[in-house]
Amino acid sequence: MTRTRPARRGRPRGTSTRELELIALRLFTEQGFHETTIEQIAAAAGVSTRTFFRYFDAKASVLWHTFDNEVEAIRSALASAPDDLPLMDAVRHAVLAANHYRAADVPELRMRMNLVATVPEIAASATVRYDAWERAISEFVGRRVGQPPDALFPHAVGRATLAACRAAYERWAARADADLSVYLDAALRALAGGFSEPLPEPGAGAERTANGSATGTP
Amino acid sequence: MTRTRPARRGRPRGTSTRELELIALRLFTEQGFHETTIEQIAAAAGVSTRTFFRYFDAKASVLWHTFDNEVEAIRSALASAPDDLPLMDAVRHAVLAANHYRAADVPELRMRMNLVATVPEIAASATVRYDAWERAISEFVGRRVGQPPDALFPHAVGRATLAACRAAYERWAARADADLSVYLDAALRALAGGFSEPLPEPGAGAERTANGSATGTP
DNA sequence: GCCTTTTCGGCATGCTGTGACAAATATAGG
DNA sequence: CCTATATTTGTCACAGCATGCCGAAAAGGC
Repeated sequence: MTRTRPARRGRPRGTSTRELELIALRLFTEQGFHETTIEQIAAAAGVSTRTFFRYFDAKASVLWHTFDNEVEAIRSALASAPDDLPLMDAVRHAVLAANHYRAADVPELRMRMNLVATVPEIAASATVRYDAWERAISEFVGRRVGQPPDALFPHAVGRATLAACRAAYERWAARADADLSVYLDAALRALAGGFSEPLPEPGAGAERTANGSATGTP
Repeated sequence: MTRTRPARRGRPRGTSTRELELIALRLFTEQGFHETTIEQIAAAAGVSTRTFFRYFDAKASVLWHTFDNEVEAIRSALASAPDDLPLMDAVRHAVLAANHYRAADVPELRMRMNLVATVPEIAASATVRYDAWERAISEFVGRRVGQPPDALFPHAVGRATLAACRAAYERWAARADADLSVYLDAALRALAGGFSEPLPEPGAGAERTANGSATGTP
């Protein structure tokens, strides 16, 4: 972290990953992903296209800047899970703890999710990030059951957990009539129950939370 | 299907999707995905690069020609599932029924899986195909529980089922010491059990099947 | 003022993917 | 045989993405 040292040595940066991220998010939403060129994003930030690729390795990568934080949050939540807590309960608690968003961040989160759900190329770019997410789960499960993280059981748990969460994310993004936490909790409980009994759709009888803010359970 | 009418009207095709698929699979394996240009694939098939894009819409799409068949197989297997069969049992049976490969096809299947597991760009291109696979499950689950396919529960089941199968695919491709069916069955049973009890790694005590052929349960 | 460090811009380049249009090659029919 | 029609192919042009290379710009340290 060089955050605490604003007095560096050389030429100062012309922009930041965050600024490029916001500009790209706005342009993608306004005029579409394919219709937005990197030249436009760079020009809006006041830099050249060559500089854009010094901040991100690909066009779609500009949207995944925030995602890594969530993976780290899950990792640390799992590391401090008590040993007597059942496996899938620990996973569910960790995921929920890592998905507490402040209400002010929700609109941006929704814009990002809409793009992921809408543009196939962006959805494709997600696979690499998802691997890291799944691996955080798999490594925890591997430690618990005494198997390598890439053995069948830990691997399957990691993949399936993310799968359930993605279903919750997308359903929440499409409806936005309840907290994100409610959807995540429901999907993960259904998963832990082996999908043996059908789940009633959340938000049907629940109280409506304004604009789908996801500030966690009250 | 114009398969039964070899006497069409205009200029005959210079190649076929199948031929391009095999050439691409060989070149990708021999010299890598990024190191192989579309010009090379097209030249090996005796056509121009422009023609390649008349057969496939993208470079990575050339590997997913076979995949659609599996989706259709799952669909039909689910359509004929008896109503009294428990939900996840029906899903598991359908997936297993759709994954009976002839021993002669296994090497090609393994080459493809290795590429998917190795090259990020190919893995990314899978997302669109996976959506169709998941949807086949979600629509069946939706019919069963009386919800739309994109409701939370059917959606989560579809996603999670594919996730478990992908873990089984990859673990099988990495080890190849047992039938693919064994891995799929184990992963899907663990999923249906809510991952409540850790699964012993398949193939450890099982008899070895020659070259990991996947001809189904004997 | 000069040196070092860091970032930026410009240029050239290769590959992917698409649109437009003419040429090639088959059948159908007079 | 010759013409009309249908279908596929090849060529060309072009935009965009992504990368390597190199010199220039802009800061601090001495």
